[in-house]
Amino acid sequence: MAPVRQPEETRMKILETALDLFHRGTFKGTSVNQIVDQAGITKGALFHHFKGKNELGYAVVDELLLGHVNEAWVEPLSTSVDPLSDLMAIINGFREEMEECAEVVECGCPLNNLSQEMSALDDEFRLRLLKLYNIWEEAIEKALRAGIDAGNVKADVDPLVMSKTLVALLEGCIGMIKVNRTMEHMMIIGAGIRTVLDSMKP
Amino acid sequence: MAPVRQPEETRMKILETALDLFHRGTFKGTSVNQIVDQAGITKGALFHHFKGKNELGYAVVDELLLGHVNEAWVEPLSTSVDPLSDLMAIINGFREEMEECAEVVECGCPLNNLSQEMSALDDEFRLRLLKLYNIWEEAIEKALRAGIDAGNVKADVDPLVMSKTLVALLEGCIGMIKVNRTMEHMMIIGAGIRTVLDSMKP
DNA sequence: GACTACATACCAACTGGTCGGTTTTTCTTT
DNA sequence: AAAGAAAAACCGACCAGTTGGTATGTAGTC
Repeated sequence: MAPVRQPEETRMKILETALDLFHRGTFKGTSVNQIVDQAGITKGALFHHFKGKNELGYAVVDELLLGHVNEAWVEPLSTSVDPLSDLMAIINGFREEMEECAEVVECGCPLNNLSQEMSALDDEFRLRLLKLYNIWEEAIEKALRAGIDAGNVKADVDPLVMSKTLVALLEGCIGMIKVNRTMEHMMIIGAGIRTVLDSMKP
Repeated sequence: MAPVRQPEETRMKILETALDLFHRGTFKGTSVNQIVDQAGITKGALFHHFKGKNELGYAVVDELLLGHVNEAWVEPLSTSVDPLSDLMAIINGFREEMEECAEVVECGCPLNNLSQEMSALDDEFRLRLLKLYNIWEEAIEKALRAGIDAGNVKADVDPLVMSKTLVALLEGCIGMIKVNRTMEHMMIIGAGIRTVLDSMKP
């Protein structure tokens, strides 16, 4: 028989609920009461697992968002030698996800949302979020280098510059889609990303 | 002798204070008490000039932010026939501004901040902000068309696609600078923007 | 018996917003 | 031009509801 109390599952449920609410709304705009209600637990449980609301936010970044970055970008690119095609494939995957589920369209990228909201207000948040961006950028940078070596990317492309530029472009695009909320706009933005990637082809 | 009461100036002071606080922090994270204190007025005055906090936010968008977009982008580009150079000049102007004043570096773009925070939560905000983005994009689109006609931009560039892509890229870059907060990162991002603009040269 | 994992009642501080009152400005009437 | 009425501009105490967080108690686990 399973034990009545499963602290690890409780903790994970709190984290996931928090991410969901931070994603749909904002960190500051989400109350701990909301998190507690939606997670079906109590305030005692939340403050037992996390020192405070900020610490909960840090854990969401360090654990959940890091996992998403690794899953969506680092792993798929880790063995890439044709990064321009592989990046486009990942982006097309997101587009298909968006076509099915309105949440990503309406709520944008949780990493970007948290960054834009919190980096000016809390340095602990900023540095943790920056770490994730560096991991994301380095995955692209490494793939671009491999692409150059394999002759699939123009030799004069600067992998450091373009990895950071591509991340900025992607976050910007997701943000614009969030404001526009139309399929048409998504297709236009997709064409723009493709144009930028194509400009790096040999 | 000047009259004791100057309702238009009071109203403008409220708007400017609100924008400053929304820019440094967030809309939801800024209380009307803060606005009232910093503006040196009272709650009565604020709620006399604006129906509520949301209406104040709408007015900030419709009046102040629209002015900034026109001043920084629409007017400088209105007569451009060499948009790639003129865009780079505007962006370099921002960079110089950033080197002097840390506020833009740390707080990002007020239009982007408000958009990312509020578009998922309030459709009135979203549509007003979207209007500003359309004005910004159309200014770039028109300049790109003029650039193609003048032979300063490659003929196969799609002005609609690239205007939206450039706006997304710029907002993404400002967002990344906000998270990084280093001069070094700013230079790298600047090089990336230049690369994208250069790829449109004939 | 000790410790972890919760539950619940509670708290001071703050939230956006209201309301009655006062002062200043403007409009109307003579 | 003077007087009076109406409206606009502003003040500040007050409100109900919510905020993040705590203190105390209790039940399950090792």
